[in-house]
Amino acid sequence: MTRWVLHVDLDQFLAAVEVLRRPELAGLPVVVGGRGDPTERGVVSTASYEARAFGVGSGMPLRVAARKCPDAVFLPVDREAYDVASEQVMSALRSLEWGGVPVVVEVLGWDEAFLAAGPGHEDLGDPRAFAEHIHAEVLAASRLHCSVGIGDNKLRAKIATDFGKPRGIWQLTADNWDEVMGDRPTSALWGIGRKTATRLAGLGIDTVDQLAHSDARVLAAEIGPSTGPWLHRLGRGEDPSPVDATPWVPRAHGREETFQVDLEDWAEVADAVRRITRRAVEDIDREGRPAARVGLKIRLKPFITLSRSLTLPEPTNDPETLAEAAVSLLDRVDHDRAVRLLGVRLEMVEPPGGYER
DNA sequence: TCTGGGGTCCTAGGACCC
DNA sequence: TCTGGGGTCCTAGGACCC
Repeated sequence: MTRWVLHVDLDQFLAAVEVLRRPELAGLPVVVGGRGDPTERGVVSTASYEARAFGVGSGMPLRVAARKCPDAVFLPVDREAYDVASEQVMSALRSLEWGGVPVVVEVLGWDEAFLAAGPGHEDLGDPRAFAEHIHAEVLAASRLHCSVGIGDNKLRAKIATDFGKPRGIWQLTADNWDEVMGDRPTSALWGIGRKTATRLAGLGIDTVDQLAHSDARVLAAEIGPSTGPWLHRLGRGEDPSPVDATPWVPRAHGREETFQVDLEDWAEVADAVRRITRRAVEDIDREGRPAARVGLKIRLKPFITLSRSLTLPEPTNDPETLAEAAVSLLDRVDHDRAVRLLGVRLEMVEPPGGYER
C-alpha cells in the first residue's frame, strides 16, 4: 500500500495573478519584480512563460531582463494581491475531501502546498484522478492553473511537479526514481544548490545515482554529521517527514533594503537602520512576541555582505531599545566602504508552547 | 548576468562553567 | 600547573528555498 503525497504548485503565480486583473496582458511577456522599474536595482520574482521564452527567469536582475526582452511588461511586486489569491487557493485545498476524508494540507509559501489523506486513511485510491480534481477545484476557486506532483513522500512529490509544468500531473515514486533521477545532476534534488553540488563533485559525486550509492560515513565526515546523512537520503529519494498541517509559527521577522544609490554618510546609515528596525518591530508586534536577539545585515560596496548580532539583556518590543541595539551593531563594522544594503532581523522568544514541529 | 527580500536550518569556534 | 572532558550559550557565516 502506498501512502500518497501530492504537491500542488501554481503556474507562474505572480504573473498569473497580474494577468487575471489585467486581461489585456494575456499572451504577453510579463515580468514581476522589484518596483516594476527595469532601470532600478532589483530582480525578477516571476516571469510569464512568454517572457521565459526570451531567457528571462527568476532571480535575474531587472536590467538584464529588460535587455533580453525589451518589450516585456514590467510590474511591481504587490504582496497584498498575492496574499489574497494565495488564501483563495489554500482555503480551496483545505476544503477538499479524498474518498470522503478531509485532506491534510501543508502550505509552503504563497503558491505551493503538500496534500495527503489524514492518518488512518493512507490508501484512498487513484491519486491521478484526485490530482485532476485538485486542478479543477483550484481553477474554479481562483481562475489559476496549477501543476500537481504525485509521490510516495514529500520529496518525490515536490520534484515530480516540475516535470508536469505547466498544467500537468506527474508521478514519481520508488518505482521510477532510479530511472527518472539516476542520471540527473545532484542539483536536481530539492535541497542541493550550486555550492553543495560543487562540494559533492569534489568527492566524485556528480549524479543522483552516485549520491545514492555513496558512503554515508564519508558524507558525514566531509559535510557534517547531520547534513551528510541527509544528503545520502536525498540521493535515494527518501523523506520520512510527514505532511503537517500545523500552522507555521515564525521564529523571526526581518526587513531589508537595497539602496538605489549606495549610502556614503554613516549618520544616514544609522538613521536608515532605525527606520528599518521600526518596520521589523511592526512585524513582530503582529505576532505578539518580543524580540530576544537583534541581527544586522550590511552589504558594502561592491558586494561584501556581513552580519552582526547580539542577545538582548532581556526580551523587548520597545522600538527605541531595538533600534539603538541595531545601531550599536554598526560599531562592529569598518566604516570604510559605502553601504549598498541594510537589514535588521528580530528573533522572537519562543511561544509559550514551544515550536510544534 | 553588477547581483531583491523574506525566511529557515546547520556548522564551527570561543567563552564559560563544572 | 607543561592544563581533561563535556555541556551550553553566543556569535558569524554559509547554504538553501520561495
